[in-house]
Amino acid sequence: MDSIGFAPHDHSSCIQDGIAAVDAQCRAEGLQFTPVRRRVLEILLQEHRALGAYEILDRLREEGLGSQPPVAYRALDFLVKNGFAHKIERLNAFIACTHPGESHAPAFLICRACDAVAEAQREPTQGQLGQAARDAGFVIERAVIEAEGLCPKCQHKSAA
Amino acid sequence: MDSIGFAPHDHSSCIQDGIAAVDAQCRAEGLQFTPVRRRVLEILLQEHRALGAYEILDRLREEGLGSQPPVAYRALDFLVKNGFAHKIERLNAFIACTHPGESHAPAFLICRACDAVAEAQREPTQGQLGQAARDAGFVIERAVIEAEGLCPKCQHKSAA
DNA sequence: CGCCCCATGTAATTTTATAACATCACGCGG
DNA sequence: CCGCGTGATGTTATAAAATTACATGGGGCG
Repeated sequence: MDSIGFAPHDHSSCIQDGIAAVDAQCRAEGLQFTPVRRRVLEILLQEHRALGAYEILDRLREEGLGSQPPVAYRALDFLVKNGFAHKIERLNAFIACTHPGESHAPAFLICRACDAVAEAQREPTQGQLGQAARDAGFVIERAVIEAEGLCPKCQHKSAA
Repeated sequence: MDSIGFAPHDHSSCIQDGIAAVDAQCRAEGLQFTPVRRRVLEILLQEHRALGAYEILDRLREEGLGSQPPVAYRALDFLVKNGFAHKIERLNAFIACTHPGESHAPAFLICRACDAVAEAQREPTQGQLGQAARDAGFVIERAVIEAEGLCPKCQHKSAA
């Protein structure tokens, strides 16, 4: 299970690389990576935390890119459907994918103190969940795995 | 990992046993198992599916037990906080716990066709998720594990 | 050109959840 | 018995999240 984790890193390259990867994949698959969609992904990449649809909408509005909820939701739907972003159900919020283009069975580690989110890759049908599903005769199509707790940085803060 | 699964069973004993178990635990812990809270749990037990807060509120209203959203939300908060019910984040809905009183690290199998939900027990810190968290230095306090797919019954239907 | 498809713009509404404040019942110490 | 605190409930209003429905526009293609 591979995890990007909470380590500090170069944000600007992080954003550029993320956009570039998605741009390439859209070209390859004939998807339209329009200005609104691109801008929403940039906004998500700028933070390493989950943003609500209305936070995103506020920024779009400031930039004149759209002012009504469907504008944000449609862009987010596009990003989520194609695996470029993920919805964090527990927070009703969205985050840029850190593994665009790779196969997707994400799990999330969500810091309750600073809202940072780390994305981990897992094997879809292995482990306890897959076994329980097989036992019950249940066919898993998607799984939401979200752990809430404290990231390393906030553990130190709260210890102080 | 133990799962109740989707097998048919005796509903009425299911409801009675569930209420009795919660009643006993409330007495033991000095919690107030009031009429509204009891009725909400009964409503949840009657279905083996997740109910939205407003669906529950509608039933309470029909019975004259309360008509405003906080009535339902407060009862649900009580049930969830004490482990007698669970919130399914993916559906913004609630379901009665099938293991009241036992230690809690639930995972859910949610049928997208009929909304039935099975609750499975898992070991909290084992498996891939626990490993990923340790690798990242993250401390998990709670985890939401929700798998969506088709239950055995609906697999047969959709095959037809 | 005429058509379709997809993306966008916009208004209105629905669904989900909480804040804020008043009231009531119970238990307990004085 | 009274006064008080605590926890449950009743009620009004509002916030937050998401969707429906319908109008507009641009680009490719026959």
